[in-house]
Amino acid sequence: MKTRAATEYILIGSLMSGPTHGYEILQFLDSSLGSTWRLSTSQLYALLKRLEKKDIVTSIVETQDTRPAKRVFSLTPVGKKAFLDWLQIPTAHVRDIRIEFLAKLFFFHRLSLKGGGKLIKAQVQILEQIRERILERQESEKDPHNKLVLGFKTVTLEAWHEWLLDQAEPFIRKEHDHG
Amino acid sequence: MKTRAATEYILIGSLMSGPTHGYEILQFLDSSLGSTWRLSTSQLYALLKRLEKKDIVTSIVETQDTRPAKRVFSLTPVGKKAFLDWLQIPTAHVRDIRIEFLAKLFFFHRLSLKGGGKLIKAQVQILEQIRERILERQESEKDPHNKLVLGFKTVTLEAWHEWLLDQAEPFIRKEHDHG
DNA sequence: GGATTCATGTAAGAGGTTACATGATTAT
DNA sequence: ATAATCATGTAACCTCTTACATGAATCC
Repeated sequence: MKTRAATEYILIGSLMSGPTHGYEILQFLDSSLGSTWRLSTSQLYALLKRLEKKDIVTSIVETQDTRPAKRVFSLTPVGKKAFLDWLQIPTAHVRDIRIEFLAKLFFFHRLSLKGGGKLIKAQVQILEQIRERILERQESEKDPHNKLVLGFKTVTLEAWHEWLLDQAEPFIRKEHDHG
Repeated sequence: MKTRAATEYILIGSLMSGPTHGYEILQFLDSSLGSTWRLSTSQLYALLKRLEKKDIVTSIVETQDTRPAKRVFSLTPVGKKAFLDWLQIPTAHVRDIRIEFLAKLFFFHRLSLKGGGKLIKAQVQILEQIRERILERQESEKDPHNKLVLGFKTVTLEAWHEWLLDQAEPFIRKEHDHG
């Protein structure tokens, strides 16, 4: 399975609650994920076109009497499946936590889906594995700059590990209880 | 002053110790910054060409009897100044700490330059300012996902702040004492 | 009357990745 | 023999950014 860029999945996720048009997606993303991630209008329309070519979305044009016509996009079954598959998988690279993983948590919340706890556990495990590998290297590393880099990675991993357990976990669990 | 991409400065920095050719730069970067950052051969040669067009480097071809000919690059005064200016400035965006800021520290160390402590202090101040702004927002934020994101940013800022004081500062100070 | 909202895009370019191409020398 | 090292690049493509273009409707 080819790994599509996070951007595409976030766009697909925006269509999971039902058909919408580009302008609305833009506002939705800006108000909900705007603090971590932004999408320009030009990229949005280009991406939607690409997703349609790949049969992940379909579109129809809706004319309106008082407003400009709009192109309304819907997810195909292929698109829906791709999104739900993506959602379950933790990010392999630590750097992708900031945008991609946060986006996954957002959609679990937004769409009231189950499995968020499982995703968090899997992500915690990955971080722990990476941390172990770094600890091993840290012992033998002599070069001061490399040591500094490993120290940087370690504090980052520890902080994000803690955040997953103390903040992300309760965030997801709360949803599940109330939903 | 237009902000050039970090990649270019790292390349320029590789020429600060004296003229070299592409292949050597590649090995140097791979062995020294390889744990945070990589450069492909194709990008390297493309960048060197671009830097030459902008009068930041100059090159001459050196033929060798037993080895392939090599193109040796040197920094122009313009290039040297651009690099030293870049080196003093902390990164405005938190996300640029991972690669750009770590690279600056690397070059302070590698080139035995003074001013690393000043850079760290400036970077610490920036992180503190950003943290304050986030703390303010955190109080009024009601949306659970936005709260989670702010929490993520806070733990990251705190971890990196601590790392700057506990690890980066001593790393730079040690250099200064021994040099 | 002027700014903002609604709604869509195009064009150009920056920055980077992946794959491919070449050809001699030296180490195993 | 064959793999790795030395040394340079080209071509195609992907992702994203910046700037520009259009035009009606509604809010101030």
